[in-house]
Amino acid sequence: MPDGTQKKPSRIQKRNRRKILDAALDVFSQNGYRGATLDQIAAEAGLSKPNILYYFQGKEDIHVTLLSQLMETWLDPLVELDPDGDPQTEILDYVQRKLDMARDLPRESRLFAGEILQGAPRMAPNLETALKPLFDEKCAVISSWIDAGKIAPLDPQHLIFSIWAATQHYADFAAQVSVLVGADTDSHHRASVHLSTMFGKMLRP
Amino acid sequence: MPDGTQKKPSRIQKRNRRKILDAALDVFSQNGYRGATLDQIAAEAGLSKPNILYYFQGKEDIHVTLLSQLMETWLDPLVELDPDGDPQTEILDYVQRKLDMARDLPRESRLFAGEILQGAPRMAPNLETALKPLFDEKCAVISSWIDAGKIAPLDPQHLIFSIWAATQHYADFAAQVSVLVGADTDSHHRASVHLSTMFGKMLRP
DNA sequence: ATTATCTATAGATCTATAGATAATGC
DNA sequence: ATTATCTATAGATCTATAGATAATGC
Repeated sequence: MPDGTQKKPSRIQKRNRRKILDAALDVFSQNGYRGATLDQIAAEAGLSKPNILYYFQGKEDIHVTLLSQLMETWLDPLVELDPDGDPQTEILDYVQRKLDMARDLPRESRLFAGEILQGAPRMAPNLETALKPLFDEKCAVISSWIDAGKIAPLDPQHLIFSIWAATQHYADFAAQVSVLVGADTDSHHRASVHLSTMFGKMLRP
Repeated sequence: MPDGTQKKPSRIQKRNRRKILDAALDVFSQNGYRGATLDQIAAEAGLSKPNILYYFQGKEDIHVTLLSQLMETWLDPLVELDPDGDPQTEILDYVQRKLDMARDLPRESRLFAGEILQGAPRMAPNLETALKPLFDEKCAVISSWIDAGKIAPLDPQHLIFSIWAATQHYADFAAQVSVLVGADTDSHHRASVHLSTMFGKMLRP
C-alpha cells in the first residue's frame, strides 16, 4: 500500500492516480463535494471502487489532493503579472488570461468556487499559505503603479476581486449565462471585448 | 394533509412553513443541496423530521419552494432600474443595491450561486420564465441609453454580468475575501467606493 | 515478494413512511 | 372531525474494509 514511507511511485501508480484525479475533477466540479460519490468517480475513471481506495485514503483525500494540485495552475496567471512590464498591458493581459482560463478550465473554476462558497473547509490552509502571499505581493505592485501615476488610483485588493469575479463568472455561472445570451455564436469574444473595454477605461489615469 | 385541493392555510401552517424555509435557507446555503440533510433542517427549525415532511413533500420540494420564493427578492433591485431616471445614477444605484444585498442577504446569494454552479437543475425553468424577460427588458433600456449617448457604448448583457459578478463576489467568495483583506474594519465601504469609482468611470460617454 | 485488483459486505447515514397519539376547530 | 406531531423503522445510498486472487518485478 502506498503510504507512510513512500517508495518511488510506479508507472501504473502515476497513471491511475492521474486517471482518478481527472475523474474526480469531473465529478466534484459537477456535483460538489457531498454530491459526488466514489461510485461516480470509479465509473468515470474506469476502475473499481475499492481500487480507488487503494490509491487514495478516501473521498476527502482525493478532494484535498485535487485542490492542492490545481492551486498552482490556478494562480499561474497572477504569478505572471510582471512588475517591470507596462502596467496597463500587464493588467489587461491578466484579465485576458483569466478569461481564457474560465473558458478552457471551467471544471477547475467550479471546483474552487464550490469549495470557497462553502467556506473553504478543505482549502483554508492553502489560501493562507499559497494565495495570500501572492495576492499581497501583486497588490503592492499595483500600488506602486498607482503611486507612479501609471494607472488610475484604484483599490488594488478590490480591483483584483473585480477581475476574478468578472472573469470566473463565465465559468461558474455558465448555466445562467447560456440561458441569458441565447445562441450567441461567439460569446467568449464578446466577453473579451467587453472586459478589455471596461478595465481599459477604468485603468486610464 | 396540505395537498391537492388547497384549503386556506392555517396560522400554524404558515408559521411552520416559514420556520422550515428559513432553516432550510441556512442549511442549504451553507452545505449545498446534497450536503444538507433533513435532520439539520429539522434541528435548525426546532421541529421533528417527520413533521418537516408533513409540511413539505420532501427535500427537493423545500429547495424548489425556497428558490422560487426568493427569486422575487433577488430580482427586485433590477426591477427598480428606472428607464426614465438618469442613466448614470440608475446604474450606479443598481450596483449599490446589489452590493448591499450581498452584505445583507449572503445566504440567498450563496443559495443561488450553488444552484447555478451545478447547472441550475432545479431552477432552469425559473431562469427562463422570470429572469430572462427581465434581463432582456433591462438590456434594451441600457441600449437605449447608449444610443442616446447618455452612457459609454458597452455591451449591455456583459455589463450586467460584470455588475452581478463584482457585487455577488463579496457574498459568494466571502471565505476567500476575508482571508485576503485581513481584519479590515470596513470592507463593505471600501468595496462600495471601489465599485462606484470603477463603474462610474466606465459609464462616462 | 510486492503491487494491483476484485467480490462481498459491514456499518453509517439519509430520505421517507407507517401508525399511533395529541391538539385544535366546529 | 381535522390538523399537527411523535416514535419507530423500512429501504436506499454511500464510504470504507476484509479477504482472496491476479499480475508484475526481481
